[in-house]
Amino acid sequence: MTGVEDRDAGRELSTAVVAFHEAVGATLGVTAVDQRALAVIMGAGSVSAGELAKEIGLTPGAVTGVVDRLARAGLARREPDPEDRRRLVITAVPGAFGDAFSGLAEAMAGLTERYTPAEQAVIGDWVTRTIAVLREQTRILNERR
Amino acid sequence: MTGVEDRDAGRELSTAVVAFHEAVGATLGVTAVDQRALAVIMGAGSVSAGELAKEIGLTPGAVTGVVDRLARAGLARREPDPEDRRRLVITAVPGAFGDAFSGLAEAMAGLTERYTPAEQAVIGDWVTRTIAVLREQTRILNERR
DNA sequence: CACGATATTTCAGTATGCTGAACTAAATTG
DNA sequence: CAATTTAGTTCAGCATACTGAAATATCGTG
Repeated sequence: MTGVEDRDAGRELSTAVVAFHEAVGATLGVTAVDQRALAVIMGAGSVSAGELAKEIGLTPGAVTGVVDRLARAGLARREPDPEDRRRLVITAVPGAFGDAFSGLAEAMAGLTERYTPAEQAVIGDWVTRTIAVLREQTRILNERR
Repeated sequence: MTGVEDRDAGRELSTAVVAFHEAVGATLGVTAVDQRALAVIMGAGSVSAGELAKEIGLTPGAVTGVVDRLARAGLARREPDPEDRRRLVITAVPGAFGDAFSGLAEAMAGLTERYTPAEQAVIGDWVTRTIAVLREQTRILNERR
């Protein structure tokens, strides 16, 4: 009776996610762009400022500010690359982002417990495929500009 | 094998949702706050400018700008309240927001088809509960300020 | 080892959106 | 029906973050 698309659940989920991100950003003093940059950094392990600029679509000058804010919030570190001292090695501070989300992580873990392993597999599959759909649709929107 | 919490799927979903919202905002010329305001408007059916100001935590002056941008994007309408001509009745334009998301809606509908009704029920339940968790965690974060 | 290329920072200029206060218009009250 | 209150808009001032260009430091190369 509670289908996935009932009552715009997807839109409500989306709105709730965005509101949560805004609250995290306000708490930590980082922008939405900063958080996306952090996601890129965590995804890649480490990146240089130039790579980050290309990835999030900003100029190198703006990336300085992004990394400043992430570093000030204790979320990322900026170190010179020992191999090429012009470059930076930007890394995420392990656990720091998780700390900001710890309340959420606990609550979500409690939620997961409610489901059988088979059900968890279904949910996990849906999440994975939804991520793929969102990325594709985001790509399409960004191309139309 | 693909559990809900594997590989920070939740965080990736979250990031993907935010990135999509940013792309929608950039396409339509509305800010993240505007989109949250629109969600409030759609949730309530219609609101006055003052109610909207209280709901999203902005001054009345800022709400004028929010409604301007939503109206310019064709997402909301601003009409005088016939009962009290000082007030505005702000409503969402039916379907307009859906149009912006039509690609996503189609893709998500296709995704839903992959699952049995029982599986869809599990996913729907998880989404509903996740929304509740996110709202609660957002509330907690916003209170700490 | 000098010269051009590359990585990042700094900085001035610009754009955007918010606040707070003054203003306009409409409702309520005595 | 004048005075007060309420709703929304306008506007000046402020904060933030971005761009583009100049400056600095380091690397690779002939």
